[in-house]
Amino acid sequence: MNQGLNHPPPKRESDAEASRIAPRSGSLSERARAAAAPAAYLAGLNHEQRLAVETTEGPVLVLAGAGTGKTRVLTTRIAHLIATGRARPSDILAVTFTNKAAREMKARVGMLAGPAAEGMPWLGTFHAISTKILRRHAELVGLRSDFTILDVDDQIRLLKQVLQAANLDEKRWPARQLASHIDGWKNRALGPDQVPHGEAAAFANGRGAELYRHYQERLKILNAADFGDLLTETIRLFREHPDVLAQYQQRFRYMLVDEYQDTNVAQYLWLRLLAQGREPGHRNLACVGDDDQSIYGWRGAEVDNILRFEHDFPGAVVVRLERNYRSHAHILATASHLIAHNEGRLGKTLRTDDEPGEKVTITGAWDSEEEARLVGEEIEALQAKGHNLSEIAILVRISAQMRELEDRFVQLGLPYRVIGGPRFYERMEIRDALAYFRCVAQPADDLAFERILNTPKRGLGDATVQVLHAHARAARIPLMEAARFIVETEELKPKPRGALRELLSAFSRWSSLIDTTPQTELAEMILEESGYTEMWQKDRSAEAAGRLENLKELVRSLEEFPDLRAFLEHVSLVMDAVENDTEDRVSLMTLHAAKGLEFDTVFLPGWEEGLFPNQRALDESGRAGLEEERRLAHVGITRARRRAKIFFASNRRIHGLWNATIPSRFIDELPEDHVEVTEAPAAFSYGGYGKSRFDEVDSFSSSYATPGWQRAQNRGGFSGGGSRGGFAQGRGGYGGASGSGRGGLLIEGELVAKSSGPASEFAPADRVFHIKFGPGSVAAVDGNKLTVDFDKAGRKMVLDSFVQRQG
DNA sequence: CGGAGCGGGATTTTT
DNA sequence: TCCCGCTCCG
Repeated sequence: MNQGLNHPPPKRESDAEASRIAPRSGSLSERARAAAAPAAYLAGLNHEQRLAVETTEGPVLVLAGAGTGKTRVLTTRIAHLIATGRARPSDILAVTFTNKAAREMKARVGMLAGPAAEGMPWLGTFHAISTKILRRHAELVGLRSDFTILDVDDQIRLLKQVLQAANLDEKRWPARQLASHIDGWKNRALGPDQVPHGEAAAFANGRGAELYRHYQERLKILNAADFGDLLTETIRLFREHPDVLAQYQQRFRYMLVDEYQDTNVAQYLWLRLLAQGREPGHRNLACVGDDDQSIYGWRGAEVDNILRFEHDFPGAVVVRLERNYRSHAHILATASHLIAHNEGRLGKTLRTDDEPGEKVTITGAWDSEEEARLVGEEIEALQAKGHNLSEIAILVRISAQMRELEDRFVQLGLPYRVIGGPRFYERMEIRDALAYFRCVAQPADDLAFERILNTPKRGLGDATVQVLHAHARAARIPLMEAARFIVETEELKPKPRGALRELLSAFSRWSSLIDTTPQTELAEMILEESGYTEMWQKDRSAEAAGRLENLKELVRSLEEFPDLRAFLEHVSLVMDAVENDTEDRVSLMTLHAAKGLEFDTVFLPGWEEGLFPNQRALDESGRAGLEEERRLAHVGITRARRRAKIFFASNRRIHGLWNATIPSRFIDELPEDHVEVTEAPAAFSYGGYGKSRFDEVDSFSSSYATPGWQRAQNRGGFSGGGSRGGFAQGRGGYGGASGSGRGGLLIEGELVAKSSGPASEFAPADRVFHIKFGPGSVAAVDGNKLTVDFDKAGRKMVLDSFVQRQG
């Protein structure tokens, strides 16, 4: 044992093949020295982390709970492989999901292993690595090595053309929907011929697979690949060309995968193909992930991949990282207790030696406006105590929740920043500018050409596009080339012909400069001469100034690249821009966007049934959907280091209508010992009859996923047994107004109204009166929630305190 | 060809 | 309620 603790037997040394293909980076003496000195990079790792780092041979699954040092393990593992001479940087395949993660990993490996790790050539996203491989062997999958990568916009436009060619009504069969089907199929590595019959039938009367095929054909003609293709075409390459596959199998002696719980079927196959090159016991594949943080099922991630790891890779060592270094004990206990309600999980118990800290707070607000007000007040209070705003985050379930919070922050003059949302390269003006650059660098890029043909307006509308398309298709040439022919004919009216001729000569001019002019200069010239900059200068809308600013930023960012082509390659894969905002502001983002981040204080508003867990997730995916929502809640709580603050409102505006809401079932799943229900100060400044007080629950009235609720729905009658309770409004609220005397449930600041609590005073068939919906009869009772068939308004779910007994 | 007006839809989002 | 995308008309 030359490597110290838990080092596995050096099987590799006896692996003749591996030795042959793997010259070591250091001499024997260097390796021996590295082995003898207790490596500095291992210092400070706990036992499990060290095991995860040092189990280099064979398949390893590292289950890394939130805040347990996952990235540290991953980067240290790479450093360890290099420092011990097991692998050169170029022998290691390290895959991440996002460019951000790849960047961070590169930086951290560099810090640990020094220049030896410089330029890990195979550290990157699935997509970036796939692109690199595909460009080398493009011709084997029917592409040229300079194929373009389509962004979502391009994809949609292309699909619209496919739908039009198929004579389908775009209203009835939207391109977006087809795109999501195709993405789904590609996520599962299904080609047009492998689409299950039933699924193909779901679109355009069974023409789904056919359209998918046409789309793929169009892509090949355009010499283009969409994001899904980057993976599926690589898989096809590997399957159809075993020699190519073998080459990569030999190259990647060690493989690491980050966020394994987020892999989809295609990514799984991709990995498995590469891992299979070795003897089963020597598949050096280390996957790091957390099944409890799998929140991307809706876009194809298969939690199953991680749940099945030991089955897929027999002999796998599973290491659990359960020691949390992030959160105070109350927070951790709360998150753990909540996530324990999930059944589909491998099971981990996070622990910490940290102090208990503050309990997780739960605060009920009257409505979403008040909720926003309370959040704002608490933030101001923290600020007054000297907390940095940048250590505070507000995590919401859906973006629509942000608006009210933002409104409030603006009123308070509280600096905030929204994380996520449209990214830099997704902005219209950036895409337009990039389309110009693409046309200059790749004159055959039809989609780019079409995008800017009439932007800014130059009188080249639909009619012109049709003519160009017809010629291009007939002659099997790119649009720009077709355009060059057409301007020499009488095909177009004089005006558009002149405009087109002018545009073409501009492109010729720019293209001729591409190798001689500095790229920033060329870019500025293009934007200037095309009239694009002028278009925004003339625009008097509020955003115009920002757009011009973005264009400047774009030109500036060009400086970091050797030329325009290199820049375009970067941009097509890296759709994010590095943020360098250092101002002290609170962060506002969705729970999804928060994964991987941490803050001292985390606000979690909107914990209401229907919103969170989100009704749509429940409707679409049933129990699996509920569990994913619960994981989302778990992710939210575990973002907090010192304070987690949960809020719910009793009334929320949805699509402009006020809806009465009930607290999220997740609130009832929190451990009472670690949470505290706080009173909403000044919660009832509304007095009297708030505008939102008497309102319906109708948008949430579709079936809940809990068995009890479904039973109730089916039977139309129901008593007790439900899993959800609720919180009373602090202060007894409107008890007096309701007249139904539910005082027993309205205990100040207490966890009340569990379904096992006092039975409702109402029973099915009772006649009731609702101030808004009028008279109706009770159909079902669940604790303090009634399902009422209103004579005029139909079936609604309401809280019993909103109705009065009649007759 | 381009602006105004209308209807439908409205989680989560990376590459 | 609000936003986007398409249709209709000038």
